Amino acid sequence: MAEIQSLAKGLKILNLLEHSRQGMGTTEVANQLDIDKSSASRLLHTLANYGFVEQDEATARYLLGPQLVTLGQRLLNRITLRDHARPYLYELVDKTGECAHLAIQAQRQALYIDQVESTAALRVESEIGALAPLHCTALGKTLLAFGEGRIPDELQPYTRRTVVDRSSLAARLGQTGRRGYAIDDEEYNYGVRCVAAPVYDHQGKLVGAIGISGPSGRITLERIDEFGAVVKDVAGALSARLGYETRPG
Amino acid sequence: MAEIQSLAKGLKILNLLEHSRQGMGTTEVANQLDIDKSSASRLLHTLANYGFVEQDEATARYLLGPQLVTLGQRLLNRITLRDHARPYLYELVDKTGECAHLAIQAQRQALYIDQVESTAALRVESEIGALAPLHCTALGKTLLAFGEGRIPDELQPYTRRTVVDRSSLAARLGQTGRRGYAIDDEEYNYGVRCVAAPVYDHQGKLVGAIGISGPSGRITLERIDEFGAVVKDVAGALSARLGYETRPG
DNA sequence: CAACTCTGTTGCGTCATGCACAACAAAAAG
DNA sequence: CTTTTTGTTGTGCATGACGCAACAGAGTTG
Repeated sequence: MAEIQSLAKGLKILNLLEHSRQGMGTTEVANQLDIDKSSASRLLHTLANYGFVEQDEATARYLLGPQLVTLGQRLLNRITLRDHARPYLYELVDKTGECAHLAIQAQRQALYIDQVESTAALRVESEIGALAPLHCTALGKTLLAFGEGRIPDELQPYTRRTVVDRSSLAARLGQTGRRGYAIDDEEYNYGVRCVAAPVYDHQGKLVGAIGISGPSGRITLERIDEFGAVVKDVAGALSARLGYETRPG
Repeated sequence: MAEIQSLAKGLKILNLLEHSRQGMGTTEVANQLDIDKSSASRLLHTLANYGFVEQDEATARYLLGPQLVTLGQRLLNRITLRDHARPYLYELVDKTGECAHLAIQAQRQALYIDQVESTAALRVESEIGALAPLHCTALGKTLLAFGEGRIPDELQPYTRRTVVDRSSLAARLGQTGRRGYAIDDEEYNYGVRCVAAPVYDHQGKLVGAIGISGPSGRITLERIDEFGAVVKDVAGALSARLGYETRPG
């Protein structure tokens, strides 16, 4: 694949400046990319002409420019969670072999807005557009534990394992928050365990949850932390994709 | 100033894609920039290799890429002013009922770096990351009147009220300086009035401006001084928070 | 199902242009 | 002051980006 090298160099400069807090000078950029000072100078000027880099007035060092904020923000405003989550749902299916789901909070319930089915014969399917209770599903608990919503007033039991005591549930949610992912241990459907983790947007706001569902025979209690780690990782990658940064600053 | 043309073309493509919601194809880009299809193809591939553009899987059209979000967000996170200003923006919304904005100067324009929306049905929303002219917005005029920047060479009119005469503008800026806050009386958008005041850091340097925007029906000329006083107070409180000390006398 | 259109990629010869080297200017360090 | 470092500008040369054209796919149409 033919690459326009001058353009590539300019883009490399931008990537270089990403990790430089106090900016870089012409010579420094040239050394890092192993190009001549003169080239670095001209590339930087071009980038500056279009606002992609900016010179600190005091130090004359180059920093990332406002145009990047403009373009990045423009993109963020356009994306829909669903479109971006899809490849990550596939990733979850690939890594776990179980069905993956994406949900957002709506109407004090969890709204399933996408799913990717696994190829296993025995599998757990949900319907896109379905509403599920917040207090006894992994996706719902994720939305509760990491979001702003309060625990619902009525905690309807679905199985014998459904937690219907508000303080018990609160304790579990606290645990969920510390752990970074939520577990549904046959609390909604017998024989089905689920694991889910939160998805954040660029403002650090909880926008949804993704997770997997599978038969208890495959999602065993021994392996559930393993699945949890995978889900948490993938959810983290999706959040990063949406512009969320783990460490602000 | 010598410009690396291949790089410039790549950056122009990014700017082109900013305003294309559903993406653009290779041929379309080539026509817009008046370059050959083959060049456009190679440039787009280079941009894609570095994540600055991305192909929609369904339509195969090019969109802005996630790298722009990463870089833009990185830049925003570095601006600590933003973190400090947020509660004061809320305070402005509480006290005035209008949307509040924070802007800094970048590239001889005002860069909106944060906003807090009011709950009013009729409200003025800006986009974070948007660039606005200095000469006809309240935030921009604040940056001009209290900062070191000169009046831009070209004063483009946006409405019939936009002040395009340099000496008139200079006179208004002087008035703004004495008053302590800037006013945009439908000079950028019809039906919208804005009020803004300067924010200083611990060294007494102008670091940004905060203000409110609302429909002329609510921000009336009779009440505008009242709003101005509020904005000035809140901006002063924020400056104090940043270590700025009002000099006695 | 071919004929046609429109699109995007690739090969290639040519010429523009980006490159390295150098000289220069200007600031910082000694 | 000299010395060192940094950034910009001039220039010949060779690289590499360009435009043309051919090709390959995907849709569309009769």
